[in-house]
Amino acid sequence: MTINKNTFTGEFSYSLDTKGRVNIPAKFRNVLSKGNQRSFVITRGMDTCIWVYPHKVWLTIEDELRKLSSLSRTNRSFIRSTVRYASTVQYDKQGRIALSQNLIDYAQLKNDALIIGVVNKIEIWNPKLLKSAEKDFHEIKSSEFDELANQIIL
Amino acid sequence: MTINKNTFTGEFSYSLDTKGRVNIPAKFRNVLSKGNQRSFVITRGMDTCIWVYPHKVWLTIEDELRKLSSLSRTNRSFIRSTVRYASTVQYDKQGRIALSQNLIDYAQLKNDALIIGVVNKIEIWNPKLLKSAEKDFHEIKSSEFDELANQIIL
DNA sequence: ATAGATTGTGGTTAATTGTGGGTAATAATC
DNA sequence: GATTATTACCCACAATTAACCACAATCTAT
Repeated sequence: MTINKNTFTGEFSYSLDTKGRVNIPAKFRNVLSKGNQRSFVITRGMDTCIWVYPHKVWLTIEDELRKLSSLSRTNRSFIRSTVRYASTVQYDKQGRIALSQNLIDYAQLKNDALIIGVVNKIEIWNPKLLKSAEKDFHEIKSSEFDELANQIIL
Repeated sequence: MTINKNTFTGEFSYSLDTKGRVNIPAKFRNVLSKGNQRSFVITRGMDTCIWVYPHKVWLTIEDELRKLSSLSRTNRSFIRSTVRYASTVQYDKQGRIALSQNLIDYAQLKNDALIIGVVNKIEIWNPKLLKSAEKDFHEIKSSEFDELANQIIL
C-alpha cells in the first residue's frame, strides 16, 4: 500500500509477453489512473526507457511546454520531441498495458521488463540496459552524487 | 523506554522467518507509523543494511527529490538510485514487516536480524556484518573525528 | 509470586497478483 | 467484399502476498 498517493517508488520485474504487454505494478495502478478510468500517459523517456505519467502530471508538463517560446529553435525541437511520442493508454482487467512496437524498439525491450518508480512517474527498462547505464554513469559522476546525497539523504 | 519520542535508540535482535518477515521493536512501532496506519518507509541503507524511516521523515526526502529537474542526467540517475529500492510497508497484527528478497539479499540477512535505532531512523543488520563494520569504524582516522568535532559537540 | 497483558514466532487460510492464451471486434489489404 | 492482420476483451490458473489464528515466552503490576 502506498501512503503518499502521488509518489512512485520501488522496483518490480515483469515479463513482456508475445503481444507486447507488460504488467503495471498493482501498487501503481490506482495512483496512475486516479479519476481517469484505468488510463494514463506513456512516452519516450530521456534515457533508454519508457516513461509513464499519471494524466494529471502530464497536464502540468503540457502547461510548462506552453510557456516555452516557439521563437527558440531549441524550444521548438524540445517540445516536438517530448510530445511526439506521447499517447494515452489504458490497462486491461489484469492490469497490463500494450506497448507499441515503436516504444519497445526505443527502449530495446526483450522478454523482461523492469519497472521502477521515480517519484512523479514510472520508468520501464530493459533490466540489462539499466544495470550497465547506471553503473557507468555512477562511476563517472560519483562526486556529484555525493554532493546531492549530502543535501538530501537524511 | 525511548527518551525522546521522535528519536530511535537501542538495539534489538530478532529472527527472520522463512517468509522474510522481521519483527519491529514494539517500542518503535507507534513512533514509526504515527498517523499513518501502521506503515512506514523501508529502503536500502548506505551501508550493508536496511533503513526504515518514519513516513514523515521520508516525505522530506521526497520533497527534495521533486525539486530536481529530470532534464539533468545526473538528477535522473540520483532520483532513481534513491527511490528505486524504497517502498511503503505496513506491519501486521503481530508487529512484523515483510522484507522483499531484494532487500534481504542486499543486507545479506540470514536467520537473525539486529535492529538498531539511529536517531531519525532505524537500521536492520545482519549481526555478523554489523560487528565487522563496527570494527572498521574504530579504525577511522582521528583526523576525521576532529572534523566531526567541529560540527557536533557531545 | 501470580495473574494478566504484551510481545515474538510459527503456521494456515484467503485474497490478490502475474502470466498465458482464446475469442470477438476492429481495422487493414488485396 | 472477402481475407488477413491487429487490437481489444475475457477467462483460467499458478504463484505470490496479505490476513488471520494460535501459542509460548516475556514483561508488568499488584
